[in-house]
Amino acid sequence: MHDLMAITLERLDGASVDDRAALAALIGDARVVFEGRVLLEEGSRPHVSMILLKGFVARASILNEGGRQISGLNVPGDFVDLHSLLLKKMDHSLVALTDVVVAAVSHADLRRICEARPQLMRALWRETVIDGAINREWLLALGRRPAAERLAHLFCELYVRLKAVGLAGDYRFDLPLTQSDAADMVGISTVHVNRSLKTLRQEGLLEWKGGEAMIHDWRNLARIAQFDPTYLQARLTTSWA
Amino acid sequence: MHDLMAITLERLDGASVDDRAALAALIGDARVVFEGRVLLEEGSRPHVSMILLKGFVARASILNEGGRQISGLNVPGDFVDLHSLLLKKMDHSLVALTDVVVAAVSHADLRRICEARPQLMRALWRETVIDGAINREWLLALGRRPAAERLAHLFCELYVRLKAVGLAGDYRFDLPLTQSDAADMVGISTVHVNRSLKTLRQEGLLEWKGGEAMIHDWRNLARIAQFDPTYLQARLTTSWA
DNA sequence: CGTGGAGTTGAGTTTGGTCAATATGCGTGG
DNA sequence: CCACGCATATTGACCAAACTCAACTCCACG
Repeated sequence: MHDLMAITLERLDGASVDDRAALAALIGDARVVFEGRVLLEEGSRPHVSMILLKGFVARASILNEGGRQISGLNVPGDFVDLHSLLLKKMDHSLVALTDVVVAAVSHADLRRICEARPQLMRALWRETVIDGAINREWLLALGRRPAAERLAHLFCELYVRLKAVGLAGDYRFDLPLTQSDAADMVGISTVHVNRSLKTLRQEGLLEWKGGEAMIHDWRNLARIAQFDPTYLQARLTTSWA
Repeated sequence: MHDLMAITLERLDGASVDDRAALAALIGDARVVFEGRVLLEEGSRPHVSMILLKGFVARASILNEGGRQISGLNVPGDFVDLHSLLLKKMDHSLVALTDVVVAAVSHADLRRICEARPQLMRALWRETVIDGAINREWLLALGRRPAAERLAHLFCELYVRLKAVGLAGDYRFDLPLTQSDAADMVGISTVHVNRSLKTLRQEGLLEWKGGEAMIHDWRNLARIAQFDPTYLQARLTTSWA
């Protein structure tokens, strides 16, 4: 878990060792939030941002009719709500999909350090821009891909993202979420998630049970999902200068 | 059109008069791009960002099977691809949906000015974060709203955004796009756009013909779309400090 | 054991997609 | 000014994907 803090800082591309150390000094104590709890309520005006050290956090919006759409998923190593530094009022909620460990950084501190360290500010900016790229990819999936392919794409993305923080490997990773969570991410019904997963399973592409995902046939899974990790690798490879 | 440049600078919240002037000095000559042309190709590595002064630009991704999804729409007054400053490689294309006028700012200049003027950098960061908020709202629509409501939401959003830059008023605005463009924004087929528009028209909510949109019943349109402009007004009202 | 939450499955319905025909509107060349 | 041709809009008939409702299974946990 301490590793994860290091990884989070590590990938702040373009920030100096000094910058990272300064930011690290601002990070508060880790806090546990239990599954199902809301970290930040829609409409609230947070004064801290958080680094996710363990578990999964979703940005969720509730529709009037009771439906829920998850517009983003954070994995350990992510800054979960950097954008709230710039946008005062939350336009969605942050929900713990599993038991979760987060460490807070106050906005006041962030503002100070950003003004003093442009390289660091730019690195944080970049994090939010990458979130945006992931978002666009989800949008693309929701708009133009059938259910099974959306799920396939989600598993591809999660594998790459989790692998990048050492939480996946050998084509497997822990994913202790429900099918209903997945449904709210890919914009289909729970029942249809179930059926689509069955298809993927029968095609020998992947399995997801007992909270663990196993990708049996990466090549074909990525193919049907038209998964191109460019939008994610940005997080690992691109540099400013 | 000169107004629009001013508006673009104006809404850089938190930037000083000095900051704005410095940025203004970096803006290159306006350039016309004709309808259908690609401003930035997916996979390219742009070295400029652009301010949109006239017309509509879409961020579009093409699927293997020939489908297209528009993951964002820019209106006059928008910075169209600020994020490319942080992410070297375009993961989607920028397409002119109408004849368009843009003014470029080089990334090199932007980087320089950002390092020198943290307030300005933060304001630009904020622009990209607002783009992200709009994106989430679209995601929500694609995931959980039926076709007619998606369109209703799109019209509500466009009205508010265009009004903010003086290009709408009295519940009407120019929208010289095709139904096919709309289809690619809301993730349904062209035919279904047509049918859904018919429904909205018959319910007396709006009309869209001859390139002009007229909202006849804002209250009910916003109601069925569950349109809450908070995510947009951020662009006008929130401040940093 | 029994209870509750999640997963699975079937039956029937709804929404939206596809294909194809027709209509409308506008710009160009005669 | 008119006829033609192209692009867009509109409509109908049919099809497919996904949804809803409801039953039933499978576990984990007390």
